[in-house]
Amino acid sequence: MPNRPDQGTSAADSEDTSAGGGPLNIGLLCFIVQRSMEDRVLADLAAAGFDDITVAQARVLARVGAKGTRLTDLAEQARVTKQTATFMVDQLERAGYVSRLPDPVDARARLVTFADRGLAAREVARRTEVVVQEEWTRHLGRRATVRLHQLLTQLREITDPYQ
Amino acid sequence: MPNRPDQGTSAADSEDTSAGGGPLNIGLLCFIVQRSMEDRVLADLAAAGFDDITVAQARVLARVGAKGTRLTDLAEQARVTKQTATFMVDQLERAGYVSRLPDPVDARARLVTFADRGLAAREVARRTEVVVQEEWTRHLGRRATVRLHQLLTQLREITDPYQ
DNA sequence: CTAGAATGGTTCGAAAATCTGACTACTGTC
DNA sequence: GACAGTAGTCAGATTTTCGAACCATTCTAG
Repeated sequence: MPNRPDQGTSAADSEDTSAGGGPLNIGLLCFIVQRSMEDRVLADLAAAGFDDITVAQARVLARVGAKGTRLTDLAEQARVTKQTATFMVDQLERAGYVSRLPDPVDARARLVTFADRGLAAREVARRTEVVVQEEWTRHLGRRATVRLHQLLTQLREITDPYQ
Repeated sequence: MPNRPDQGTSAADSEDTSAGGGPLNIGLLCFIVQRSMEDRVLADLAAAGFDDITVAQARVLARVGAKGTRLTDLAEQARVTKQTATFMVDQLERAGYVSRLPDPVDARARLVTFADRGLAAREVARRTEVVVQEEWTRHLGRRATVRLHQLLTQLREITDPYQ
């Protein structure tokens, strides 16, 4: 296993300031948590046969709503440009995860919606999310997890430029 | 301003399941928060004259410790391969942000350390981090912010493969 | 109702980021 | 001192991302 973004085999040598032993800032902590969930979901997807699909694609796919989502909205929520989103949706469409349907209320727009393969993948992803959240709940405790979720949601009010 | 990862101008149309109106999972919430901090720091860096330096570079730079950090450690913490980290450090070095010094205790290794420009940038970044955290604290309240930090730190215990 | 501004999306081309594979140099072990 | 493992780099290819330019449709002000 010579490559792959290394999954920390090394012993934690306690550094200091910037990054290291000290308390990390909330942004950095969120990075760690977010990345962990992402990795888990992606790994389970791959294991379930959805082994095409990259992180970048998944980040867009994860934001497709049940009734379909506009490309612009996908771009905003995934924090990429429309061009990037277009490119990702192209790939996802070619791979059978999503379809582009005309938006009934706006002829300029098209709704990105789940195709069969996308629905199947979403199911796997959801299951993993549940499993992981349960692990986290086991570690933190029920009430603490609820509190964490609530605090993050509250923080979202001022950190999410979209909504 | 025709491009740039769009900063949510649109009205939040309440979607449903997957991504949308419903409560987001903790991973996704963390993404939003993390990304917000990152954007703020990067914007302030650019405003302060550190306008070369990309997100990817910053993610590596942010993990350089005061006493220097090995490339492998940088890679693990930033969750990229050693090759990618090498590439980033190359650029950061060329731009004067870091230096590579021989590791006194291991001749194979080299310590990535802050150069003058890197120290200056770090100062700006830190200041922004403080400002942003204060904003967050104003929004959440002192105790809640402390609690959030504590919960995330606790969650890190099981989500951070490195340490 | 229509001209002009704004919005949703795409195409093109280039730059940036990331990965796999293969390799060198040094460490540590037995 | 051979050998397995670790630190880092080089080379090449692929993927991701962005900026600019553009078309079609919608919205808005007169």
